[in-house]
Amino acid sequence: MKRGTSRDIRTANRYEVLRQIIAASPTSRQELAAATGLSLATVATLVGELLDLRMITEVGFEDSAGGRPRGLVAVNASGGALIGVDIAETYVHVELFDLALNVLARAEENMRPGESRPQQVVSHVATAAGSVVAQAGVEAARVLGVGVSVPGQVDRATGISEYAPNWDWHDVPLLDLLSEHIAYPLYLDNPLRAGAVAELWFGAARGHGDAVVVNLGTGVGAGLVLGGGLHRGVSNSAGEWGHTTLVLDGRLCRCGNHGCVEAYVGAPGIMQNLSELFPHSPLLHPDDQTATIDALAIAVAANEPTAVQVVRETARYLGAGIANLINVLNPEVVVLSSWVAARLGEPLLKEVREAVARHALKRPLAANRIVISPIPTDPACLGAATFALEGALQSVGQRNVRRIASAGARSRTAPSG
Amino acid sequence: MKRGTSRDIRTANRYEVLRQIIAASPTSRQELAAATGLSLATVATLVGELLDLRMITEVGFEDSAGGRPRGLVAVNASGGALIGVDIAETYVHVELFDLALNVLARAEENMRPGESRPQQVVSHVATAAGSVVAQAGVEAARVLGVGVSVPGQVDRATGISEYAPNWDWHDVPLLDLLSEHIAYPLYLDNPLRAGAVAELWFGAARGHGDAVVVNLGTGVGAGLVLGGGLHRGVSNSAGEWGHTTLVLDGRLCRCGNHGCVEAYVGAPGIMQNLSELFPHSPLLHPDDQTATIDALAIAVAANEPTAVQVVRETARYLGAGIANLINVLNPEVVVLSSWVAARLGEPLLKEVREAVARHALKRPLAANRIVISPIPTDPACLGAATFALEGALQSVGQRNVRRIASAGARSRTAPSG
DNA sequence: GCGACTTTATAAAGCCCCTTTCCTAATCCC
DNA sequence: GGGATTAGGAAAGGGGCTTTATAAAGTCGC
Repeated sequence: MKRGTSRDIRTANRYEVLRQIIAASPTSRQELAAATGLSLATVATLVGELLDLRMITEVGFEDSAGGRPRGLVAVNASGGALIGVDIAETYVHVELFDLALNVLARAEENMRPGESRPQQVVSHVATAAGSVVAQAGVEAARVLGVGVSVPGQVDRATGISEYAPNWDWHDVPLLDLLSEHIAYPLYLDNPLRAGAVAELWFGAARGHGDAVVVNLGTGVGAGLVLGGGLHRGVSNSAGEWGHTTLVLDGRLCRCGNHGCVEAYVGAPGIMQNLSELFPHSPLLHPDDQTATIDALAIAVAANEPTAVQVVRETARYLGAGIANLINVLNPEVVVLSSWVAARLGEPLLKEVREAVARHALKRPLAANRIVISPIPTDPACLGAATFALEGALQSVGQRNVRRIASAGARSRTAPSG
Repeated sequence: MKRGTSRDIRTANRYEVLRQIIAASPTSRQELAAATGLSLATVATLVGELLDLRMITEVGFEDSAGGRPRGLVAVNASGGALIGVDIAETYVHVELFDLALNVLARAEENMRPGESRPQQVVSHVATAAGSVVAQAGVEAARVLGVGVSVPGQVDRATGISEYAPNWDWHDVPLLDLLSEHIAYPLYLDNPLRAGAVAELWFGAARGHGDAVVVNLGTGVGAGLVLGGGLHRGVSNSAGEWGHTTLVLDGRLCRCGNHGCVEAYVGAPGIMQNLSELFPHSPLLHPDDQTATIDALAIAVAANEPTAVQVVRETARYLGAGIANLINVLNPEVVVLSSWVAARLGEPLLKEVREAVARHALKRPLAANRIVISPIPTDPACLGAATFALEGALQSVGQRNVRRIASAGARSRTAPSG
């Protein structure tokens, strides 16, 4: 059991203030204090720290109601860059963000089915990372860090990919391999947690103490935000909701079990729902999940009856599974994220809400909202980049970066210079 | 989103130290520091506070390896009393504990099926509470508080029973009603959370950051310990695992849904498992859950084949349900608690472990242990009393109870005396 | 146009934590 | 009886956050 120290409070407050600034840039210290519940003085020192780090800048003044004008601060977008890497079964996405978390450059590497050796994956990542830095034309020194999201079970402390189901990796020292090609600080975790952190900082989970980010892609899982922070579990593998049993002795799942949620609501599961209901449907593109989901999305948006039925059938399972999460965890918000959720969008959401209402208990249901993720880009990339941002902020607390009057940003070193 | 303050750290440390003292009484400051990871100085001040509160006492010395002997402290059992109340569908249990959480007195009131009005329940509680105080012969002033566990959804802040399924209560101001009869400080919550707190302080969850306390009684639920503390959820109704779907479109549950965990592994569910497998079994006592479970427990202990089969069938459902919790939450330990678990004991545990192993993912499974609760008495009473204990400790931090040299315990008031 | 009132921002002081360090107390061993 | 050793307490130090005081920068009114 880890013990909390007063520094953790500072770190949490620093996160909170920066989050708020990114969300509502430009903003004043007053507004920040009101939004965070901190005192003006604390906000002022935190803002001072962030100014020293050149993560934010003063951008002018705002009239007050008959007094000294409020100084405004905003994210210093060009003050640094963050790289987010989303390693998936068939591709590697890399995005380079500025500090406002806008995408400045993007690169994608496709992996052929045979390519499963760690070295191959690492080299794709290195290539793409090099590419985005070059595209955006940022100096290497400005890159604050690289976050990497890799599927499966990850030990973020040691940087080891303990188990990656797609490629049958076991205890691959991924961070070490990556660090041979990439000189920036590296942060490793998995897509569930990346998605959760992305929603926590920039998405629908902002300001909520308890939230669940449901990831609907090829694989299925849930990122858990509990008590205002990410819940990792004792071996950093919490959130494997995709492999919880929903239909005992039900459909075979790729994990080897029967009746898992993923077997019904992951992209392959949805394809199976479709093919069981309408084996000859023109929507069905065997061997192409993306095409099938796309076709389904277009058809359901056009209110095509068979598509509606498939979405409804999917929502029947998904709703029951989400109701399980609501009953157990009692979260304030459930966010549907990842590409399947993004494409099926509102029609899916509507059916899911109805299905959840049939299964969840009244009180937890009443306290909960279900939404589609408002994040437009790849949430795993954004979340991975956010890990890098958190890492950059973390290091502030290490040494005493005290503001010495007008010493500016170099106060980190001895005040001799 | 609530914000943490440095006082919370102090409170958590105070809990931790007292927990440790209760668990390993008598003990030395050295041992406490080692066990809690706190510095000797901090332990010394916390021990000082607890001594001032008369919750612990100095009980002698212990030889050290050739130096000054270690001072020993132990719980001052007679320094106060705590009352735990477990309100259930058919009875009210009240136990009076000393500060070492030994039961000093016990009272039980049975409620007839028709008795469901809040006033009736309250009067049973008041009677029983009066009885235990009289039995134990403790002075009223020594009673530090009364914890009350009531089924259903509870708002512990306002003391309102928002919803109690058995009696169809809606928003009953239970705490107000109780306070008309009971003068001690009152603390209200539900049995799931009471059970979890009991395990966290005195049972199998001690020292674990993430644990799940599975409650197997007539009703079924889970108390969640996450990040070292109780997880309540946004509307204080987390843990309703009994009403998560395990068999979509399965057996009808009393909540109105189909295929809930509770419908298979609660006492009535187990009876149904039995009657479906062996409709004419002599183990079956229709209309008497307790007798049936007792008979089943005796038979399975004697290795009676039909009983074994019923337990195995039950464990098939229970194991899948627990595996769901393990996959989602990745806890260090799962504790099986409440009377059904206590009676079926080891045979159930063995079958459950096998069933869980079939469903849970390798990594979270490997990090997890499943045990039967080591708490011998009614865990809801103990947990409720623990809420009262926490309440008594909480109030320490309110005013500055500074130790002024030899001012003793009265330093709470102005030092004029 | 200048003083008074407002509002914002920073500095200082105070309080709450925990830890480290130093010193005293109490034994054991030689 | 004098070290060596271990325990316990007091003081100092380093973080944090908040409240209070002060300086800075406008607006408003006479």
